[in-house]
Amino acid sequence: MKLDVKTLCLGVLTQGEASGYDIKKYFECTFSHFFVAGFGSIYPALAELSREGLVTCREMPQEGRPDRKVYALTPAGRERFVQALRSAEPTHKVRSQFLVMLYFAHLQPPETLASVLDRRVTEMQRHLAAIEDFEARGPAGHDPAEAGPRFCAGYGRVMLEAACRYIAEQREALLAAARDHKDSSASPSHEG
Amino acid sequence: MKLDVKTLCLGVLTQGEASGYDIKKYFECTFSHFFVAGFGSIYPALAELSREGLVTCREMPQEGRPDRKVYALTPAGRERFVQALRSAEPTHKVRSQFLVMLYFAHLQPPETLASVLDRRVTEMQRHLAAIEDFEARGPAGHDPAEAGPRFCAGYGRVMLEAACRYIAEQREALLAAARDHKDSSASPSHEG
DNA sequence: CCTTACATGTAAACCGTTACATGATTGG
DNA sequence: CCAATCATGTAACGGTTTACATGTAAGG
Repeated sequence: MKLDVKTLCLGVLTQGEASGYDIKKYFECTFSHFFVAGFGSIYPALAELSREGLVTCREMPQEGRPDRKVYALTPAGRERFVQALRSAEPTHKVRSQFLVMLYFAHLQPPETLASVLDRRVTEMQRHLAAIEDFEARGPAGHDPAEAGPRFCAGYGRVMLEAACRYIAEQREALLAAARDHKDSSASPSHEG
Repeated sequence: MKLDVKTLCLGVLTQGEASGYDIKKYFECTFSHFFVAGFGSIYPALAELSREGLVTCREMPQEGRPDRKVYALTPAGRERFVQALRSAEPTHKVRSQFLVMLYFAHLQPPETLASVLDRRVTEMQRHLAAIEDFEARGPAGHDPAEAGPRFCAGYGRVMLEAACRYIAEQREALLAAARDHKDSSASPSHEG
């Protein structure tokens, strides 16, 4: 089975009741380094889960904004999620425009390259800070149900650390090569 | 602009002429850890690029199999690719069912978890071997046009190494937590 | 005053994956 | 004999992203 947004919504609801808006925040805070979902996929997913009887929905009337719809997992929903977990393939897919841009480093000016590297590092450091925050919030918890989230946070952290380290190490060599290449393509007749 | 399969085909063709089949192999060998594409997206992409005049196509008649169609970049195609590179956002997206499964470790039996970890490590080691092969093939090349590919290969290598190391370190603790959790959920009345 | 947070939803566009269709040759 | 490699393509399906639609309240 496939672990898509619909299925992941069930997963989030194993942690307790939540609205679509809450679920979006949960995705952002805890899944952001391995699973992304927007409102455009979460809201329709919840509506369908409701139709299928895998979640229930209570409407909480509010003033000045749309009624808050609080979803809760049904036993059937819980079972469906556990079954999906068991039968899923442990895939891990990356799609990186960042690495594509670096692969073709020789087709870009060194300044662009430097900016690309710096922007990426900045983003990774923000991300790293968020993960360290998360890890600091629950340091001594030996609740077995927290082992998974801690493992995933740690995984994200070591990946980001390794990536930052690698970029810091390679940055100068890469930019130097780009500068060399620019020189040789700008005035090839001077060589030889 | 977006670096999709169509655009990446232009990128591959900056390295020289190739058929759709060749391009697929190129994706597998050199992009596989940050960009995946199948025949179902490559063939239609090449057809459209041809219609747009960004590539040309020579048909090489063959016996016993479909004519080999060899594509080559036009100046317009090269320009389009360079422009796409410049204007692209350096995104880096991960979608990992593997990490989702580990996040919800407490909802699965320890044996399943162990199998998931082992399968992933095995795949990463295969991948790692492929990258080390690639790096060994062109060790002393100081051609600036090879700096990008080397950077990307190295990036993939350090990511895989860090992931394998982390999993090896955490494996036992994670499985122990899963076993504890199973015990406590199987016989909660024994506790307290 | 402007931006962010709160709060939900629809519809279309876009892209990619998967399955289907065809078929010879080579190596284990 | 079976699997893999070579070689191209279409069509349907599935899933996500993006844009649109609406509106209040709090904080900088």
